[in-house]
Amino acid sequence: MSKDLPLLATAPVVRRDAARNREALLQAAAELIEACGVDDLTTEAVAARAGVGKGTVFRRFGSREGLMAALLNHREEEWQASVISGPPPLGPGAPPMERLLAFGTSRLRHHREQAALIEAAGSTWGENYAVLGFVSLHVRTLLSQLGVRGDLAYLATALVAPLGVPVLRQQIEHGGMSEEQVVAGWTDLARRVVRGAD
Amino acid sequence: MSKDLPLLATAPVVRRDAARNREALLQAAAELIEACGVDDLTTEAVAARAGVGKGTVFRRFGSREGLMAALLNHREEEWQASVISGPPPLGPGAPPMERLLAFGTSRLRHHREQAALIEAAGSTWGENYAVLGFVSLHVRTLLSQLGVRGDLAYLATALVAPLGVPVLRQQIEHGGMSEEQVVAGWTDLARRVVRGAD
DNA sequence: AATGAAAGCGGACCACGGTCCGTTTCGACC
DNA sequence: GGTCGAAACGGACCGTGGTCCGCTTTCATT
Repeated sequence: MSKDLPLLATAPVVRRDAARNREALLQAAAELIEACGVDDLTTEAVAARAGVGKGTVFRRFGSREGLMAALLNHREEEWQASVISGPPPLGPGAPPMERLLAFGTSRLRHHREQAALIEAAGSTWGENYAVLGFVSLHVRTLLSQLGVRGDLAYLATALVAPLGVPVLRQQIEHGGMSEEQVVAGWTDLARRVVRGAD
Repeated sequence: MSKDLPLLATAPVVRRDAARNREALLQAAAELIEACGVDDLTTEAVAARAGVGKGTVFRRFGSREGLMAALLNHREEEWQASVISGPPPLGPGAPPMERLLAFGTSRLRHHREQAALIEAAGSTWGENYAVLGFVSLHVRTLLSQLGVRGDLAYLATALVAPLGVPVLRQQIEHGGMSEEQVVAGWTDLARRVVRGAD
């Protein structure tokens, strides 16, 4: 047989040692975070625990932030799965408005739980296409189902923005709001947006 | 005369050399940013150009981010002044709704202009009490004047959140929106919030 | 199994943010 | 002007993120 055409169906072909090291690094990072917290995690320690050189960390993840983002991805996928195929009202099956409100609550909790990691991932996470895209597309879809008119792409991002980690921290840790108040506030916000302006 | 009572009217009494160095550092930083951009600015270079030791930078500003925040403060104060006492519709004198929309547009532009510095200031800026407080209080006041009912503190932060630098960058540089679209979107959002849910 | 080349690896090395502490400067009080 | 304590200074020093390049491993091909 002739060789595969180079430009089509390019198999990524990850080398086995590379894959092994990747997993080892992720696990080492998770364990070290468990032990000493995100802030005190050094790339050298991760590399040492995984039994590889420091260069490998950067080859695999690009940066410390990239490593954090990779750790987050796992949790994020679980969350996305519960939106796509989990039980209602977060998952499909409930009326759109209930799904939207469930989304807000769930996303808020998710952000609160992963706050340390999200902050450590910094812009690598914030610019993560897949995540941002999924979240705002989901909201956009729900708004559409609710018959909302206007620039749905904008409204979606505007609804997602107040669920960001820095905003939540400001509100809860600095502004003295309880998590329940924030949930209630966001619910109110969502209702106003859906009700529309005309 | 007896000594001032220690607990009342505590004069900060800034030493003259300290004040001079502070100014020299701010100017040096501004000049260097002009020359080589925010990202390539090193604290050592700033110190050298100001003719002081590196330790002084940290003594005065706490961190590199603190230095950035101090630079921002100047611009921020100008902006706040234009809200407090500038010409309408941003300043006082216009109807509340017009002021609110002018606020959104102006704040968005301000964030876009100062984006590099704001990102470089990082959490030092994000946690800046004075700034966040002023902005959300202003919006809250306008909402109140508009007769909006509900958790005004929450709604204010929710209106401010989509004007954050990362959100704007996502929308404009990644999502293909124009600045005009974003302004239009925010205006729509504000109208929906003000219209209310009941 | 042998071969060869591309991908991966490791750890010395570098740059920069941040700390520390002995020395210098300021300015309040006499 | 002299004295003195507090505040500020400077720059050597350290830790950590990130780079670089010569060596090793993998694996497709034969």
